[in-house]
Amino acid sequence: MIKEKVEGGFNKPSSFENNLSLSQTLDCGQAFRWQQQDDYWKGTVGIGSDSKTLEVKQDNLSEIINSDFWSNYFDLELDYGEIKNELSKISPIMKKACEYASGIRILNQDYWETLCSFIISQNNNIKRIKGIVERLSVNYGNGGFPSADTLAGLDDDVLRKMGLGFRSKYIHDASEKVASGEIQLYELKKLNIKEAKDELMRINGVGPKVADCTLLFGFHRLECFPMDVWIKRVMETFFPGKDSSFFGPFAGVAQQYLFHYARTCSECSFN
DNA sequence: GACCAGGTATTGC
DNA sequence: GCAATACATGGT
Repeated sequence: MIKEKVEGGFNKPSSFENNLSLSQTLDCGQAFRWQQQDDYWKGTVGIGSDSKTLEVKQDNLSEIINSDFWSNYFDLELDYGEIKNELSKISPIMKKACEYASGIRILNQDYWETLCSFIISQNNNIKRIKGIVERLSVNYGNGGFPSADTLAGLDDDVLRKMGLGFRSKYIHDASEKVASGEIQLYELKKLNIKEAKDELMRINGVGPKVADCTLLFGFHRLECFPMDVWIKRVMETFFPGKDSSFFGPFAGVAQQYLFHYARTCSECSFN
């Protein structure tokens, strides 16, 4: 039902392509190192020299389909058509958001890069987040996003030069805890949501929202429902009195559709 | 120049 | 527990 990719290829290639819009997926605020150049999307993902770079355009996705790494990154095994069918039953607004954001998929991103990206995201805008992540990567990333070891060795004034501002002490604390092994990100996979969230929130500068974003976009915990300013407005307006459990096991996917809808749809009442 | 941006820590009740 | 406030920086 949910599995779309089957042994030896895809059973429903056309439906899969309907459920992957590069521009929606790569520019909806879940990843920060992708850029559009003409009709291409170009990005580098992962840490240091282990990072990978891809150039791809919407009308030729073969590089993604034929690569195990990129198939996994773009989450091709999940049937988003089926998820949208289920979410659309929840309410007319949810159905509208599913249609409007129909090409968004939740990426499988590196834990550390995702954690840092969303620490940086607090009280910040997406354009500036991208700039900071890019500067950190270009200057200290050895190809990809800088490792925890690397960032833990940088002085506060060096981080501030990258534009981090008051978040520099948060990145420093995260780096120290991860580099020292005090927090083992890989081990969080084994924990339930509450335990994993509490563990992440031991980092100075990581609260409920950043923890949820890290779990959703880095650990692929699709039931996580990050409450940011946009989603608060959506909830107050369209789902008063409800919480994330209202959206079921794919609440995180619903959240991302609603986020994109609220933020960019000119018809809706938020902009 | 005030206000905002995918929040969080701190402070004061 | 909950409301108010500071926090760096750059864009509008």
